[in-house]
Amino acid sequence: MSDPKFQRNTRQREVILEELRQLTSHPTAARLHEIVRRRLPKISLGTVYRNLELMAEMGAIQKLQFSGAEARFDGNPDRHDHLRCIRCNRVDDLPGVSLDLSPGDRDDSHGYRILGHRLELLGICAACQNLRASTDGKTSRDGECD
Amino acid sequence: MSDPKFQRNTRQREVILEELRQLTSHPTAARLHEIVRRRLPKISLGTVYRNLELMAEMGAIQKLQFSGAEARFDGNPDRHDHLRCIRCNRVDDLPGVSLDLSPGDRDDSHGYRILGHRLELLGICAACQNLRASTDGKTSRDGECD
DNA sequence: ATGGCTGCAAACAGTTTGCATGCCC
DNA sequence: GGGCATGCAAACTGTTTGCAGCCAT
Repeated sequence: MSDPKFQRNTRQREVILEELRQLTSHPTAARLHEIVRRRLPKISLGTVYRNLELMAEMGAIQKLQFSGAEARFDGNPDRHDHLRCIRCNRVDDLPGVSLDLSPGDRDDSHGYRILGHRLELLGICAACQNLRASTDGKTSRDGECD
Repeated sequence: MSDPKFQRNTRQREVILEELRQLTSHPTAARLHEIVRRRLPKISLGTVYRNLELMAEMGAIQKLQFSGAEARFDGNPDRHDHLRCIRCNRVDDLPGVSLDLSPGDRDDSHGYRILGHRLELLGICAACQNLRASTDGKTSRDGECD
């Protein structure tokens, strides 16, 4: 459980975590790769994946895998839920713990032992609401808005 | 909006829907393909995907795309949330509407217009609890339990 | 008979992995 | 110096798509 998943500190890992931590945009692995590349031009996508995976396992960051789309990574390791824009796929933190279902409570109905939950609110972000007001286009998928 | 997505009734579509409807197990496309094949040995996976997609768009079924894993399909078109076993990946319906956040309520905090939500409870299903009690193995990933 | 739907296979996207080399300890 | 971590590219998985023929209307 607490076995150190990685025993060597590499520059790559350092930069990945650093960049992710100061982003609020919950980037995909590919996007984060782009960003990190500005500082480490030779870093490979594979390395980004490997490190994100490890850091997520260690609880240093969170891997968010919702509905269908690519995985997104969250530099904030604390449990919290998310808002997702169904138009541009932007993901934001949902402030305030929205749901505290008493764990180990509901299990009787289906015999499950409940350990946690995953909640995402779906909606349209401010930017896309404005955008739509003017253009009314159903375009702008994955413009990322930020 | 209400344009009929498909204007021809094919045996394939009929069987796919029929089989899905009488399953409680929220199968993946591949698994449903296997099942349908018992009645239509020549049906292709592509056709299964195409029809599931269309039926989901029409609201006849639901496409569940949670965390990372393959998409799963639910013959029950009514909105409801789900339980997922983190050990075997089994998915069950969550009885009772568990969450009714007043839509259009929270939007102020981040400017989102909330349109819906997606909630899944994560835990360990009855079968896996028993399994673990005896073997204690961390094995049995995707045994599907049903 | 017509064109939507199918089967097939190839293409795709995201992610993972094997291997030789590099670099942290 | 030893071995974990990297870069690169190829492999893999789930899903989508192009196309020629088929079959419900």
